[in-house]
Amino acid sequence: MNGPANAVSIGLSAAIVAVEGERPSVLVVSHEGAEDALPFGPFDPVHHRTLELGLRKWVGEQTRFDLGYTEQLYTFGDLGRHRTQQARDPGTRVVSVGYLALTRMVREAPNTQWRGWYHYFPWEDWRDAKPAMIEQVIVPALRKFARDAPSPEMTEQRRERINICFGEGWDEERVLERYELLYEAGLVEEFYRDGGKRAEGVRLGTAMMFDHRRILATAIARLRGKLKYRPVVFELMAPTFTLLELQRVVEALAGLRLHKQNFRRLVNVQGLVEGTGKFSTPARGRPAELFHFRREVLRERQAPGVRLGSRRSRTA
Amino acid sequence: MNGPANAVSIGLSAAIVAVEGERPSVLVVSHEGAEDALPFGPFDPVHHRTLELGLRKWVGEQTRFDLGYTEQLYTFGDLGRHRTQQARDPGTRVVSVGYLALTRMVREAPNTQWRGWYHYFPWEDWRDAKPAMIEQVIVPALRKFARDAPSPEMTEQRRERINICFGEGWDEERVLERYELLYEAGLVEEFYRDGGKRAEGVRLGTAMMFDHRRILATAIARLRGKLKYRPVVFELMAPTFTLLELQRVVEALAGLRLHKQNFRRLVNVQGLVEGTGKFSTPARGRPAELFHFRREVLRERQAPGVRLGSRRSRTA
DNA sequence: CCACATTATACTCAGTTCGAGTATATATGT
DNA sequence: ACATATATACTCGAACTGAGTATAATGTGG
Repeated sequence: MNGPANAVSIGLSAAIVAVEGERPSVLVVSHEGAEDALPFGPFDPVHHRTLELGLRKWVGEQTRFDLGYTEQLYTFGDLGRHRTQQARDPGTRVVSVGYLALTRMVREAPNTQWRGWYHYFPWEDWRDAKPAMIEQVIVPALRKFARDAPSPEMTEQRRERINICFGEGWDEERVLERYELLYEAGLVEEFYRDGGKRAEGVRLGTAMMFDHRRILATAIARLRGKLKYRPVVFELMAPTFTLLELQRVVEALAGLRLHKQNFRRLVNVQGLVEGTGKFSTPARGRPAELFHFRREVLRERQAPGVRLGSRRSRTA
Repeated sequence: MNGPANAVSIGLSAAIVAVEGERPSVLVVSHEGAEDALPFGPFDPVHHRTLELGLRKWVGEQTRFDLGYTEQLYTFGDLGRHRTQQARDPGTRVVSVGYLALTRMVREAPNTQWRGWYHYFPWEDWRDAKPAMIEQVIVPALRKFARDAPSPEMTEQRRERINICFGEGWDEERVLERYELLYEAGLVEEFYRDGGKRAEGVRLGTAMMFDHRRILATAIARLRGKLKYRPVVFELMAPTFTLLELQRVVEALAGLRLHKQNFRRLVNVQGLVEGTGKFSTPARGRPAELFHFRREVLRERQAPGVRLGSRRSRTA
């Protein structure tokens, strides 16, 4: 049962995220003529004790960059989603393990650059307003996709998915679900590259190599979710920051605007930050106090957001 | 770069969960003399388009069982955690992808059986009371583990982890974190099987083959978390059920008791269930109405539990 | 038929959190 | 001094939560 019969090569990729000002960005490797890629490489089972160590080695080589906070996202094994690599290496099947890493912005290495993630997902940024492309381009194209389904039941199923993804009540966490729907509907370039029947029409956002845009979608979705119940934002902040800076980063990640006064109340009451007594020196307006993250919360607090009822206290 | 240089074999394992009465159970394969195992097998890249299809094939063969709801959990690649298999197959490295599946209980196939999951994690069941073993066995042993650390800083770090895992404020979701701590402290059998220095003392819970107890811990943690923001419990329920039955299943999974009247209010106000007008016929007490899951909520509701503040409505 | 044990379900009530504001304070530029 | 810009404090009603009490519908043993 060993040998090449079940042999698979594991690809490790990292979505390394930082926020510059109000732009959430991801570190990409770009070579002339090729699509953007996340830093990646094959896992070497001989030399690496764990997957994460293998990842760190690749990232280090490609970006001269030392990962801080990292988190495994998902393992993708779909045939076809790696077509470019498959063509090069027809022998082995590639299974792709994606990671999320958070960091503060640093200088880029050769061939790498920080790129705003809404570049790849322009429909995900609702900070100014609902992106016009949703009603003007996406929804009509998806409606057509639903109509063209092979059976009435599938049409209904597709309508359902469209409604969940782009309908009433924007759920900012469904980033992957939306990308996958657009992929299946042939609205992103990767669909054609992976072998989907060529067609005229829109290609939304900027394509990435292999399944890297899917991994990035997973990363954004995970980060938007985690934001709400773990203090991960602070991995992206400078040691001290004003409350507005913190809010802008959260907004950038979530792709939404928040109510300033309530945001301030929330982080205060949750004990996430502590004033330093020092103040910013802004060009205009009243100076804001500089805060820092209270590391102690990592120990103290139960995860907030425990839904599904109260624990019973007495036996009754 | 292809060929056996980076070749890895992928092991697929499923924690298939059902609840019988008040006992949350997992389907295990047991052969004489061997430790319990989850249904598993290698991924065959030639014949399977996706990882999940490969998993379904193995589970079907080993349990004559058709998976319903499934979800990928995590991919483990640590060298050493698969020692038994490594010894058999020294050529290839095994990377292990774990899945969670939810189902209603069905008859077992030969060599498989449903086994209560608290069999493997007795410290995780707080429904009756805090398990006595925590204060009597676990905490003292972990204290010793902290004292025996190679440096004072590590002692402090270990104390911290012990406090988060078993200290004030039980967080029922930290199942994996607790298991990993017990593993590192040499309090579970797998530690020794994987090459940890032999030692006298306790072996908590029942060991499983390979890294299967780790996968099960991941499954329980994930399910306990998901329970709170997605209506997954209903995958485990009969088509109709009383509200108390529903509560008992949630309690069994969470390992906690809940406040009955508030639980009822919660599922009602969330619109998760709908009365059928029919009633149970209990041995004692007033009959309870039978409810069923309102499938519509899958479309309607935003995920509940959106913490981290309100979206801004106007520009201000 | 009654009391009662048992379970289901409805309702209460105070404390907390949330959404959406208004009000006030402290800067800069003119 | 005042217009503008930003920071921070405070308010207030609505909704949600935790922990009950109260009442309804069964079967059972006298």
